[in-house]
Amino acid sequence: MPGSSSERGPRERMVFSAAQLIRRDGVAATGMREVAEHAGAPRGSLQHYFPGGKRQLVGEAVDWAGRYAGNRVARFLAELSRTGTPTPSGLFAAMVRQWTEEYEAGGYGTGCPVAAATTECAATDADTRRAAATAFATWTAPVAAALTDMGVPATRAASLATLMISALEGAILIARAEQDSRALTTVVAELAPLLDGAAAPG
Amino acid sequence: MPGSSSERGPRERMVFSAAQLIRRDGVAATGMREVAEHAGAPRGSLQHYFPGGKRQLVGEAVDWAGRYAGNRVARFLAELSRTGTPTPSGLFAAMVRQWTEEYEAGGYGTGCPVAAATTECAATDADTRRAAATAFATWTAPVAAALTDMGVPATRAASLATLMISALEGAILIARAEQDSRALTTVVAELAPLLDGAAAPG
DNA sequence: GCGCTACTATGACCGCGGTCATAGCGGCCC
DNA sequence: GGGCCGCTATGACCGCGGTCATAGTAGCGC
Repeated sequence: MPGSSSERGPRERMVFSAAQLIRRDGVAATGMREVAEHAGAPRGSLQHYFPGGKRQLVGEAVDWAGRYAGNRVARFLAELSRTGTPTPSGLFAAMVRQWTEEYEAGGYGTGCPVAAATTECAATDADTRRAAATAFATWTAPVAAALTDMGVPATRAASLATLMISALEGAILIARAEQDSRALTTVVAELAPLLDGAAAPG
Repeated sequence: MPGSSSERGPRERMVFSAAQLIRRDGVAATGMREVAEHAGAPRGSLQHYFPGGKRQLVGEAVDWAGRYAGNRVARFLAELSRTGTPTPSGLFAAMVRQWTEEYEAGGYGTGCPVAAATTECAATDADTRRAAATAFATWTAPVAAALTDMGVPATRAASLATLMISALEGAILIARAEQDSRALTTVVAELAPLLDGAAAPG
């Protein structure tokens, strides 16, 4: 977890806390007061920093999550480059491993905040829905870019990036329900040859 | 949509309505009174049929969704068998098509109720979480069985079934966020060769 | 020191929603 | 026809939670 608490201003901490709580309990079950308390921020700051109310806070939490996921991809790539030549399956394995490690260490209490925002708000709140869409986009883009760098044709790179994130999101769901990381390890194992096959020219 | 309203008893209708509303708005945002009204059932019947309260109703809605998804698989297989020899990619395409058709016809307002229950309840409600896990199981099992029937080795069949459902769930998420069925058609296109490759012996 | 701006502090309001309590009603059996 | 049971009807309770109003404080420039 990044900047996991004190440093940074209270505003940013509240956005971060909102994302954390949404990850665990969903949007509706996450209260504003709860966010402030979790962030160690004064309750009065809520209406000051987020005059748009809960919608705004949730929106920024979703944005934050999207940027965070995108940045992680860059870190994974850097890490993979240090130890050898990055492969599509290696990248995907790194993305998934983040979840398996978290789950096996700390339990299956948390999911993806973007997924939560989508399932709960897509039908009723257009702004939040849009925020989720752009979050997925800012997550998918670096993945697709990385794939092209590895030799995947540009047209397929975007498709494979979507497939990777779809499979990851779905496996997260199943893993949480089953409280078992089986689904996560399964998708990475089954998808590996397909991903690496696309990288080899021809 | 099955038995889409009047026939069947009020109890079953309420379970069905609960699943519908959860699909659209999530668990927390779905009210008991709303369920009764949507089902055209008297409010007083709620505490009579579901003395366990909302937890019980949600649990049964999740169970129902799992059974429904499992039964759909059987129907898809029957349909595919009528027009030719079923293939793994054909089955997956049929599963996904159900969603693309619904989305393109009626908008992107609804998702998977099991997904909603998982994201919102997994951390706090063990019973609902278990219900979601068994729902995924009763959905995955017929898919895996179908794959083995098509010549996929038993060990891989279960894995591929999990991959299919993961990819589908994730693509549903992205499609709802983007209000575009692109993600759904993408995963079916990209996964097709992998799935059919597993069916060919060797 | 005055005043302005950024931030904090609280309490109140008000609707929503799950749950409980209590009572009415319609059959069906004996 | 009396009683029991499956079902319905309603109203009340009560906590939660988002939002608003209103006021207080701290720093800083002039």
